[in-house]
Amino acid sequence: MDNPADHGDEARSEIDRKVEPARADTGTLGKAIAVLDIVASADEPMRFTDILALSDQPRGTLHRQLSNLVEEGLLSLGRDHSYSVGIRLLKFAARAWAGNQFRVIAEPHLRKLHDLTGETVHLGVLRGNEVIYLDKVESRQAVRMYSQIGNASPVYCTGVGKAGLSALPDAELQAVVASIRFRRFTDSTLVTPDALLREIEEIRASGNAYDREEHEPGIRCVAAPIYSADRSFVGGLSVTGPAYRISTDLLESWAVLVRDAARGIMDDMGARLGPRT
Amino acid sequence: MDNPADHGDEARSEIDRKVEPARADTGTLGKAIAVLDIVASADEPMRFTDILALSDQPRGTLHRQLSNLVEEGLLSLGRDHSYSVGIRLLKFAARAWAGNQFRVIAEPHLRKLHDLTGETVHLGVLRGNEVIYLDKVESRQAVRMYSQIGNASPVYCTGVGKAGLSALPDAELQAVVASIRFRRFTDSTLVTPDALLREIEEIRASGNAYDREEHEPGIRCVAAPIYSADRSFVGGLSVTGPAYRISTDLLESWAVLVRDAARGIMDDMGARLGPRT
DNA sequence: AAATTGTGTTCCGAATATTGGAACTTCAAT
DNA sequence: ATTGAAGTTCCAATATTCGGAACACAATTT
Repeated sequence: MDNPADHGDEARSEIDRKVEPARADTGTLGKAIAVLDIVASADEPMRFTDILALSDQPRGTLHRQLSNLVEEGLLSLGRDHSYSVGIRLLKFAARAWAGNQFRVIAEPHLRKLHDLTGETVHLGVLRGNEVIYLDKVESRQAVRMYSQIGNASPVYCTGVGKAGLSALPDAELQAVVASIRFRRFTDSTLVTPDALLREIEEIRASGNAYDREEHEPGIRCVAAPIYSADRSFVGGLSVTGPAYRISTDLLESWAVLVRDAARGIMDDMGARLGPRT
Repeated sequence: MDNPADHGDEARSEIDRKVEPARADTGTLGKAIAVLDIVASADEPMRFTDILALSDQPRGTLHRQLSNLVEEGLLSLGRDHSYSVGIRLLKFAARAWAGNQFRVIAEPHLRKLHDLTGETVHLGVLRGNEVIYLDKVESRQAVRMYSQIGNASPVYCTGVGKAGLSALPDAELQAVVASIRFRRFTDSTLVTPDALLREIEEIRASGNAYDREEHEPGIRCVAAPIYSADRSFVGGLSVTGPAYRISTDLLESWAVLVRDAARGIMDDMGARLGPRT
């Protein structure tokens, strides 16, 4: 989303000396959020020293940042001095979710796609080199509600992620791919930039991305990209299911349905956003 | 959660000149989050001038704060210059939810209570004069997933809210009640501090709070308080249902079930947290 | 029991980011 | 074209953050 080649004014010629690529200057706030992100990215509560090791701030500074975050309810401090993400963020997120126009517009299309396939449908957007899931429609709802929503997964081994990548302008695509730290989740995971870029080409040609058990063994999906006219916004949707139930042929037969849904969402977004031009 | 009479050191005798009660000093971060909160509390996207009117910051300052929030992904800026809450918060919230020990511990008890009553069960915590819902178990899950979770509702007209209030130490209770701006939602809504405090007394005596169509017409609930040993943490759980299906008698017959569930959760929390002393 | 190490917290001058008024730019409407 | 409203940028004054070092406190070792 951070288009590095933006703001092409001529009035600023010498400012861009710092070639340091995607480092936005958000001052004090940015540093605080970076700390928050460290805590949020951990799988379990972290203690002060753990955070100190990951953050490159001096002790005193980090301590004040953490105190402020706790005071604001963005973090919570357990009696054993462990920090975890605060529930105040739930309030913010509930608003973000309910008010998200993209999600609202997409919802009926997700339902329809679910009705047609009977399998789980996901909606997600790109954020850096992660995909964040915005919504999910599945049959056996009973289990866990939040589950996938809000989850951040890697771009390079998820259907939605690869679909999103395929919709990026080349410059951005290169930047994102360069920022990935590949990790092998299964035997099929793509673990090199080249393999990923080659697959992006295929996706651009066919209009569909596949996840062939690349993230979780036994889980397959078909996805298609969704984007705004100027590509300032990029995401995707997918149909996911267990390999034992979904043959490769069946998966491919759904490809056109997923593309149609993506097209429908983009049309609706255009109708909603277009007139405002 | 902000205990005003904390940190009773003797080393600080003259610092507390500012009697300005519950104003924490979280510096730049606090101001930024206040802006975020303004946007999050609105029902629809706000434009710059709208925010300017609610924030007491000068134009230039507010503009930078908004820009930083957007840059960090906490807000998103539409092409029509409207600000809305950013999806990056979803990632944080997903972690906050999944990692919240209280919620994890409470979950089986919520399910059991749902099985016993067949109606919707809510779990929430107090934050200031709002209650934030952490979890929900309901029968017809098919509708909307996020729905209530993360929602912030007033303390004074919800079962969980009043239950929580009843568990607060008197000093805090007074402070919270004083901060409430009462609003009439239905004919039954309590709209004065006195009426509320009187009801808190009853709740303390009986161990149960009721919402008798005080927030939404046609919706009733029974709740019970949950708190940590030192009351540093206060919340509640409730069983909610439509008035046409739930007679007052039926509601009262569930009171003991709700209390039992609350007791069970507190026991489990003690077992989990106690040994760590 | 005394010493030691590991963790977390507080303090304060120096460095830096924020502030806020005013000037500047768009864009829409008259 | 002209006006007005809305949004954006600029820069010196100021308040905040920074970060090293000293301080508490607890757990562990000698």
